Amino acid sequence: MISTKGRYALRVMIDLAGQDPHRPVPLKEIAERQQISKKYLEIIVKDLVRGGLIHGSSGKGGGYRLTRAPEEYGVREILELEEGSLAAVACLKDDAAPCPRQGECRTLPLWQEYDKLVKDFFDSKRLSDLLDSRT
Amino acid sequence: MISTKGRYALRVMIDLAGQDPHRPVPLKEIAERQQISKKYLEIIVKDLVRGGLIHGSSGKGGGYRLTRAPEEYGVREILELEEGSLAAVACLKDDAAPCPRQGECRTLPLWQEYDKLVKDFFDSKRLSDLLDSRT
DNA sequence: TATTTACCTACTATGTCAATAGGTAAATGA
DNA sequence: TCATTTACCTATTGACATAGTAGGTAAATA
Repeated sequence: MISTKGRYALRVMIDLAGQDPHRPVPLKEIAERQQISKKYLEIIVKDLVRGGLIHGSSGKGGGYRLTRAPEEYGVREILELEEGSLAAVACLKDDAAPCPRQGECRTLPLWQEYDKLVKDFFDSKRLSDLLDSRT
Repeated sequence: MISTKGRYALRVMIDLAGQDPHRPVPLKEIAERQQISKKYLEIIVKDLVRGGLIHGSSGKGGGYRLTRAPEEYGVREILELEEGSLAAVACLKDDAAPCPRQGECRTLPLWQEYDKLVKDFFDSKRLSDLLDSRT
């Protein structure tokens, strides 16, 4: 399951994409609009900053802004930044120990096919696809 | 992520499908072949029995057997029996409280599309697709 | 009737999730 | 210059899920 971190990260990104790209948006504002605890969002935006997906500026008049145009963000990279990995099963995670049953495993092809399905899906979805289309 | 329960359940079903359908297969045997703790497997086969996917018979000469032909099992129903639900996000679980943000949520369509993708995938995969094709 | 098998309830250690608490550092506007 | 606003940092917590274990009882058979 996609955790709150991943889902909230997506909402933060969508929120930022809906604001004037030249005005830094304070986290307080995002938290209020999205009805999410500001304290908790701090953890999430920290990851987004470290991943280079957004930029933060301190002090009065500071806040966050996107570093690219919304079309340039894939949903997958946003989710993976928070979830660590979208791998369906433990043995397909990047840091997984090599499985001793690999050669004989009858389920591995299933998980590999599923893994590709999921990753391709979230790669194909762009941040811009999630923006409000009304007016 | 798919947990060990779901993955082990699938391996139990595959194991049973590879055995003589008229001979009840003792759990001890499955545990040894699959290299999984018999004690832990007890929990899993209990669910499979309750779900009607396999049948158990007690006593000497007892064991487990499939209740249908391998083509008649969808991978989804096996996994859902152990995982509870394959829902991608909390708000799409069957027992989820109605989300107050539903009408305005910009991510809901994404999760719905993803949910359908996953469920359709595991519906389309049959137990028979996972059996060893060699010889 | 001893043995083998399924089936049952309870317990536990570990880790992850979803936050909260309580700060420091940086930038700005008055 | 200095109070205010903002980002940024480390640590802690309660609740829950995961991945098992422990120690039995009931049923069937050879």
